[in-house]
Amino acid sequence: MPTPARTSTEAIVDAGRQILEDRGLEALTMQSVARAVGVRPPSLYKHLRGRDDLVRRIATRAAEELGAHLEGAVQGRDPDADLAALAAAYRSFALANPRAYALLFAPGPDDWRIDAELNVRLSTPLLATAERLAGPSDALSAARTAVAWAHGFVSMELAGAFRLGGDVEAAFSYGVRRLIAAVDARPSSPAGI
Amino acid sequence: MPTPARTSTEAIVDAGRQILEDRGLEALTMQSVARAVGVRPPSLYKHLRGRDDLVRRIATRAAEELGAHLEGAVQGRDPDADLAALAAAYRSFALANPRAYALLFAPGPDDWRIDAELNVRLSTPLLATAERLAGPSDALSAARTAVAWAHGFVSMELAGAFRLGGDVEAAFSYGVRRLIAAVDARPSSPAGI
DNA sequence: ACCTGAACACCGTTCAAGT
DNA sequence: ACCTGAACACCGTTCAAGT
Repeated sequence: MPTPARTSTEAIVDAGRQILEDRGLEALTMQSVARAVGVRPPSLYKHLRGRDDLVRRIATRAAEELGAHLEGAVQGRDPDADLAALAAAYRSFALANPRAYALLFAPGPDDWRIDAELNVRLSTPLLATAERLAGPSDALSAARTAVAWAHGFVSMELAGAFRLGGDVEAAFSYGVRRLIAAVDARPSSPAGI
Repeated sequence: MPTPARTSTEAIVDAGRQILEDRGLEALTMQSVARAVGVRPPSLYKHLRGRDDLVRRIATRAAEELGAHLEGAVQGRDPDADLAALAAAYRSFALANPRAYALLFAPGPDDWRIDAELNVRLSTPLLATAERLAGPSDALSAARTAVAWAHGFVSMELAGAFRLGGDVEAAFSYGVRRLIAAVDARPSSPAGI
């Protein structure tokens, strides 16, 4: 006789993400998640393929949120202002969701990787802005330069890797400014005069 | 009665690093390492505090090698050539030692982090080059911009995160060129003329 | 002084049995 | 159709006992 589900994939992923952010990836066990949603560990396998599947779903949800966050940041006027806004939005998301963010580029099992379609969505706002700033032929390289810098900066910041003192905030705004100038190839830009 | 050691910390770290690079962090277990050096798992605790300690020692050794690699890359003539050489050396080390490299900025337990002194040594070649290129007041921010970009680029490359096609090699050399121009503040540089 | 088997507390996962 | 206890194969780690 059918019995109603006592939990759901949605609730499981929510609980898992909370545990991840609160206590770290090590603490994200099938036991801790099961306890959080009020079932026994074996029941989780009716909703997920296993722990790797859970981690991938958490990463996917975080990537979707980051995508929406980035889409909300572009205004569509000055591409240099848009690139600065994208960088700030990127960093603010990472600082607000450090452990879920770390999952996005984690060198984990392939099962953790977000799918190609979502990757495209994640790239689109930056790629469009980079094209307006650097021109069509350099758009992809410019976007890669920008995202590499942004990801490197926030992942080092989150890892506590800026350990020589100084002002990390200042280094971020310095980086944004220099990066924008570096990829700006518009005829009207200072470098072109 | 004392019995001679059948293995050594050195041999254990060597074996651990090999396993890490060959089969990944998951496969780096006390059992696999013990088997590789020819003892039983409990014996490892006479040489290490535990698995976290082993991982930290592997990361430390990799960081020392990376430091030497970077020190060997600077020529001390043109700072722009030095920065390009540092970027290339950084990337070549990461591509040759992907899993050990990933450990360096991994968001793992604090026990994994390399010590402050080694961090200074790791930073020195870049910081000196950045100072010659960007001037004393911007040296730290310029160095952070450069290392953020380099780390972000190689970690995304290693994670397989550049998935939109195009030429990753071209994106790297584009990034190096633009980054150098961006932080170059020398009076004789084009931007200053 | 180092190595070992046995033991402990934990993991992820499977599966037959319950409702 | 979902949930559960019991079981299995693994893990890191501890410790008394061996040499």
